[in-house]
Amino acid sequence: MTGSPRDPWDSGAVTDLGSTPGAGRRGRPGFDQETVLRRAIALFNQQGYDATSIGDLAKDLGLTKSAIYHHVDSKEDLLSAALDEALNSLNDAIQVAVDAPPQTSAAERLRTAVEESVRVLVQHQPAVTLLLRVRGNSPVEQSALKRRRAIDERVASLVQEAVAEGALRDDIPPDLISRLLFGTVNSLVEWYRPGGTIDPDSLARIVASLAFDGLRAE
Amino acid sequence: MTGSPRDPWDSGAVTDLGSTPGAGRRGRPGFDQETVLRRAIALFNQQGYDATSIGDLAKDLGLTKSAIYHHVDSKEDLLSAALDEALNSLNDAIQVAVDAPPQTSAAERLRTAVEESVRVLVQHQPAVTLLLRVRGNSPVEQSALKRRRAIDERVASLVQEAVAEGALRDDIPPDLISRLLFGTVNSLVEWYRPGGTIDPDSLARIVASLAFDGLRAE
DNA sequence: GTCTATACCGCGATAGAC
DNA sequence: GTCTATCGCGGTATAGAC
Repeated sequence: MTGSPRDPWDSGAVTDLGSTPGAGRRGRPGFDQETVLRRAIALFNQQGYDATSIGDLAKDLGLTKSAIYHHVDSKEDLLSAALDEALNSLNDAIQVAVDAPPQTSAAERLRTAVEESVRVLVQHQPAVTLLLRVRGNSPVEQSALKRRRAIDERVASLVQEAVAEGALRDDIPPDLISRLLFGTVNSLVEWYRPGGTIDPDSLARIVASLAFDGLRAE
Repeated sequence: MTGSPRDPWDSGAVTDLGSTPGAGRRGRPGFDQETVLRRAIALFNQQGYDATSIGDLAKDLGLTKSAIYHHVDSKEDLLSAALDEALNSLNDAIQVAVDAPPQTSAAERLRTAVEESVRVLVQHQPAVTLLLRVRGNSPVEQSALKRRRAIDERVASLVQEAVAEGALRDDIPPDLISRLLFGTVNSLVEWYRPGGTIDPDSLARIVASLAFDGLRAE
């Protein structure tokens, strides 16, 4: 688990965000920004952002501290990039539900929001994990929290509409439903790891089914 | 929100753990260990453990850094005490369910475990919040993680028994049920604050009902 | 019980050689 | 693109006066 240097050719990125020249290059690769970001996010999640030093990141990449600054302006920039990735993805997930055809019921939209959110949490697990742990200790973190609250409000609206529609039980305050429902979804980041036995789509359906139908045997 | 010094007479403790002489004392009170611990936990949760310095804690209490060390041996001791509080309480909660009368069904035991856990999360919210954020960065944290995993396993057993009994749906792996169920429960620490509109017992019943019955209108 | 002063260390970040 | 060396700061913790 401790700091064996990484192969520079292995970007470690789940998705290619386009900043990597990619295979077939010649000469010494060094590390591109995307690789550094991927490893930084992983370390931030393992140890916590504040407990992770630039020196830790350097060791992990097999470089010295100062070499990091050739690729990145500051430690906080790495955090900022990660939080943007998470927030943009989550926003997109909710947008899919909001953009459903007009005749779609509020309950169906909510279910879509849940399933799309699960997919995002799985696909961008490291970045979203980081987002969910942000406390607001700096302007970067505060603005991320603000964007996150905006997303929470969009979700709460979906829940309210579904309750008003009569599809969801009305013996629980809608705000509470919303918090518990997405508390369940968000808890995925605590244990889900890519390459497990359960694929993302199945997981999305299971989470939605458990939330809507409960865990009692039918 | 920023650092107005605390009244030493106000212990800030949710429960009196017995180390405070209490009201009616004469002379300069200073700060007892319990008060320092309560404020430390609050700050650790607001900013994160690593981002909180002894200086921050001193400012919050209206003291200097070095005065803290009259009450506490080290920053890590404060963390250790908080994690013990959380782990002992959670263990007790599960024990209540395990100690149910012999004729109690596994499903009933599980429901009790959920409700008792909610009560503990509410009553010891600050300490439990801290526990749920521990990453294992030091021996203290690692041993807390170990104890936490042991609790998770006891819970997973309860779920397995309930599935084996036929009371819970069997189309979802028991481990997954366990993780999602207590992911929901644990997510409470993210938003529950004492003195809100909803009392702990109602919340416990709501969480259990939502988990077992789902959020669909009946 | 709290203070001032300080030891000692590791942090983020920069300068400049290669 | 990476290195060595270093700056300045703030961290935990301690010593000793009051």
